[in-house]
Amino acid sequence: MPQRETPTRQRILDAALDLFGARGVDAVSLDEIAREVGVRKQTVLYWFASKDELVDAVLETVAAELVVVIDAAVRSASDDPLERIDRVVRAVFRPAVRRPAMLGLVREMNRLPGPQADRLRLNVQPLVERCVEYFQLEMDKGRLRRADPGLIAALAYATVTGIATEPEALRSVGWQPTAVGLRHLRDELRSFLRAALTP
Amino acid sequence: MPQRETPTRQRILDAALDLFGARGVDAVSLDEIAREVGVRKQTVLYWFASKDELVDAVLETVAAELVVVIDAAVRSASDDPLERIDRVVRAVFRPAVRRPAMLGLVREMNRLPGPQADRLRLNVQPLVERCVEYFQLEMDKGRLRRADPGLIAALAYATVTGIATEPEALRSVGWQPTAVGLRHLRDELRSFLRAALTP
DNA sequence: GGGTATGTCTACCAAATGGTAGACAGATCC
DNA sequence: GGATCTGTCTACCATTTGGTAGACATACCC
Repeated sequence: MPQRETPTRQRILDAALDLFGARGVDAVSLDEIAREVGVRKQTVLYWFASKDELVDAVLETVAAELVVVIDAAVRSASDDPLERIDRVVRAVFRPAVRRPAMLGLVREMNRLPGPQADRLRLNVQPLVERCVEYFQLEMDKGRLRRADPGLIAALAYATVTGIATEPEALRSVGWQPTAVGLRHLRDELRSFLRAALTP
Repeated sequence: MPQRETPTRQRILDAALDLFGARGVDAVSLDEIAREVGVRKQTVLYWFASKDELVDAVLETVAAELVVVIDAAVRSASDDPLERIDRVVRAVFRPAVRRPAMLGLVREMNRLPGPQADRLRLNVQPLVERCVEYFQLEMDKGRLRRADPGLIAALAYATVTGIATEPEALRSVGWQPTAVGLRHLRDELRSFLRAALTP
């Protein structure tokens, strides 16, 4: 068969990412992914030995992108700790805004059993640890309100992923998952964090 | 057959709640639920006409319990607005602390398509609206820091659903999704809110 | 041009799953 | 005591799904 513009493997990965994110790994069959790509199921199984392997590959992609984007923000130099926190928050939102399915996949990663859940954890862990160390450092310097830095990180993480993964649920409060709505919420989170962490 | 101590229907509902919460609605079969209860699949289908109906019944239970508990806290009389917020936060966490599967079910409610997702939204919406009105009132009185009350509610909501959605991910910071872990996180959230909302 | 590798397809399959039909035992009503 | 109702069971079915075997065509290597 003639090679189409995008290699088949990549197109399968793309379609799987969107479908898995939208409706969950369990609810999407290989047949459906194949149909989306315009190919037969067996072709999917040619590129990925099993569904598990395809799922793994998709989650790997997601974890990698998240880590790259957030890592860049964490490393960004700024003297003001609140400014740095703000940048990380922005970074966390970015992949989700660009590709809505990302949200669903993060949720899936936490729902799936065993090694697939570990994937995100193992990738994100070093980042979170670095954040915690940084919080501790700034608290010691008296530039952030003293608190349990691990719990602060957990809270911030939960808040951001909550916004990211449940944008529909937030409609309850009249919030709209648009770019403008996202900016408002992000800014509110910023001043919230500012009020909460200012010594 | 002799009636056992707990009516079969209730025992099915119980087992389904725990299993659905732990591993997701799609990944749990009727056979597995039946096995857990010590009964045949057909008995499950006798009490619930279809799997969908069982899922609905479970989600209904969850939504109802959440609403009852939170509603009681929202209505609770206390003059200090921060104290009232405290109580609501405790109330939101209570079902999850008592029954860890609740977290997973909140996640499922946001993941499932159509009417099943709406169930949570429709039940929770009036509560959130009441909270928003209350925030506005207290801000007008100058007893809470002035902010967009809708966004504050959205933030708090996102935080809680984030915890619900990502309890495993929070292990990254050494946090455990146990009753003790939930209590710690809840207390941190309370002092967080206190710092952020004190005028 | 012949042989090999690559990529996609058709044709199946075994297992699991949601669901149906109907038998059967015990309790209840008359 | 017989009829009926209730709750559970055995037996079965249709469909879906992940996965295998192997044909076939095109591209590439020599």
